[in-house]
Amino acid sequence: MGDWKRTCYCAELEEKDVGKRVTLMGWVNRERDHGGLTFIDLRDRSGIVQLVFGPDIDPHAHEKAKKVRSEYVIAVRGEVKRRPLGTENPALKTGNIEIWCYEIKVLNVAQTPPFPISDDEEVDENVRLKYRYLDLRRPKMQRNIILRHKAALWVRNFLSSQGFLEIETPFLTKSTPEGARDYLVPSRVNPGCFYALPQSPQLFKQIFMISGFDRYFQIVRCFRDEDLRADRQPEFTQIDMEMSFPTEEDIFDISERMITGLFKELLDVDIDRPFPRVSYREAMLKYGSDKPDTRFGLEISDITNVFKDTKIKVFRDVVEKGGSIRAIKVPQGQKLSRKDLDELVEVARSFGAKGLAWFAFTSDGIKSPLAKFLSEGEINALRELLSIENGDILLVGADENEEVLAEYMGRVRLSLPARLGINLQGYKFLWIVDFPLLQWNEEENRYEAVHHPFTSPKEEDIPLLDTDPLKVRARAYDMVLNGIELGGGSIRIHSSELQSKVFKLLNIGEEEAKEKFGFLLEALSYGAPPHGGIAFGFDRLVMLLAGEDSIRDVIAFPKTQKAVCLMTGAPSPVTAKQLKELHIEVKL
RNA sequence: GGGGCUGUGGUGUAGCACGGUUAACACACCUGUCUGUCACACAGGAGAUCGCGGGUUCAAGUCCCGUCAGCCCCGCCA
Repeated sequence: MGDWKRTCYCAELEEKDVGKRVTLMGWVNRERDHGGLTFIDLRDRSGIVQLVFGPDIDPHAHEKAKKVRSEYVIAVRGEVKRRPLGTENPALKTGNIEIWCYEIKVLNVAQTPPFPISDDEEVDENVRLKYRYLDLRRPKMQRNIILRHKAALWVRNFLSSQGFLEIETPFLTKSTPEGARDYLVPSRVNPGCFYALPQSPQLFKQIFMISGFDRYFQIVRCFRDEDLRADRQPEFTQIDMEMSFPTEEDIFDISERMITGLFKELLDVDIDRPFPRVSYREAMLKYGSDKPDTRFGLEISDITNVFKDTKIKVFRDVVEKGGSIRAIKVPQGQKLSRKDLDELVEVARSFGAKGLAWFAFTSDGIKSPLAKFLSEGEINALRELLSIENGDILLVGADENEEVLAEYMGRVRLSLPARLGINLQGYKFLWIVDFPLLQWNEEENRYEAVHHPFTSPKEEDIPLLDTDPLKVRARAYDMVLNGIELGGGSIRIHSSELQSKVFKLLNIGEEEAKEKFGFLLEALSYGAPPHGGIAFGFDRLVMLLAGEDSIRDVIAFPKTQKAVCLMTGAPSPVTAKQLKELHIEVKL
């Protein structure tokens, strides 16, 4: 660069800078050579500004500019000029000005990139990820990554202003039972022993509370060796928080202020608070999901009572076995074609339904394969219960298994907006509360924690731990946005006796508990304050802020579905020497 | 572990259901002309054996089997 020094970013320049002499550095976004006059769009992270070269400005610089190609890195010296009348470009932030360049230096040449550096064309993700450094030059990715930075910065400032301290926790830590599969790291100095990368800093943050730091947070990487999805990859970032002496309300309050503040700051969107709260039970009934998308209605209703004495055999069987019948009323159901209805049945089937009935209410009566079995009384009862009008279609599921029924009705519900042409927009937040503490794991024949083993039961439900553990409700909560789980947390157990009891219920034996969590149990016995917290999926949060459908678009170097980094080629085999040092033998 | 979609010059696609000369189009790229363009324009040019392997056939981008990769989903994700 010699003694050249950049004076500003390209898109910072505006009309008031006209007359200034500037030195700019950046990438050639595009070159337009008109023979007697050459234009270059110079790009840096701020945006684009037009450079002008010509024989009347500087013939030598003009000759050099003609030889420049896309993505060359150049430096120019020139004067900011008002564009001649009629040649302004309103599509550019800097469209009223241009730089008349009298000097140009090529700082580096570039191969022709494998895909255009622009947002115009959808490039195969394969190629994008292999050349991620070029992909990240695209304006959209620059915006997303900068947005991510701003979000992290805002969160840090906010939480710090609320008295939270950011404290780091180890990445090389202890493998714990329960939860996701761990990523393991072999220990060279302790042959045969392994660290685990943290699935979350859960235990450390609880220990910070015991240590008296009162309020902790961390924007921290977490690792879970499970299969990937559009909103899930094996290493991801959490906004992890914990506080001492909180009630649920304190956690809701701080979380809502953080999230709404973030949306205001970054998107200038106002979100009402407090967020609605829905119990897990109600969510499963009305939406068939513990992370409901409430941007549209089409709620699920229980209509079991209508069919107490029905002639429809499949319904009667279900009712007799103590099961339920539930329905989604689709107003203006004629938008659903026969093909749609067939596909909805398939959706239900793929999630465990034996079938899905439908009743079309029309002015000529009921249209349905089951129409002739429906009694007048049942029809009237349905009309009244669900305020049905002619034109509505009722989608009806019946199952003796409540969970299966909820699940497939929820899946059917989620597939409806696309079929009905309902446009999903806006930001619908809610809290899901009153989760059960435990669920039964059929395969392992034991209870397991719905949230995690450190979650406190509701005080009034503690006696149920001995009599009916599945009825125990947890002091746990999830924040949901548009059908995506944004974050979750709980008030923790702070008594070592209660913690031991829960471990026992989870079939974690005394020995194992001591070996795996002994330090926690011991710590809890040294004056642990009541404490609780929450953690937010930062990648998902930024994804939603950016309006993207995949967290890969807000992570600089994401992994593919096979957990591979296409740019570096990780993971890859290592040398025999490395393995030997780690006392590891590989068998394939 | 399972289901689905995709794979054709550098990029994005067409062609494939119905097998048949030199695989088409746009953009990008290269050369040239051009003093107000900004998706510059115009003229010319180079570039793909169709993800990979096998099979059927006189003949395969097209049909069949397998395989690899990417994506979406189920399982899994305290």
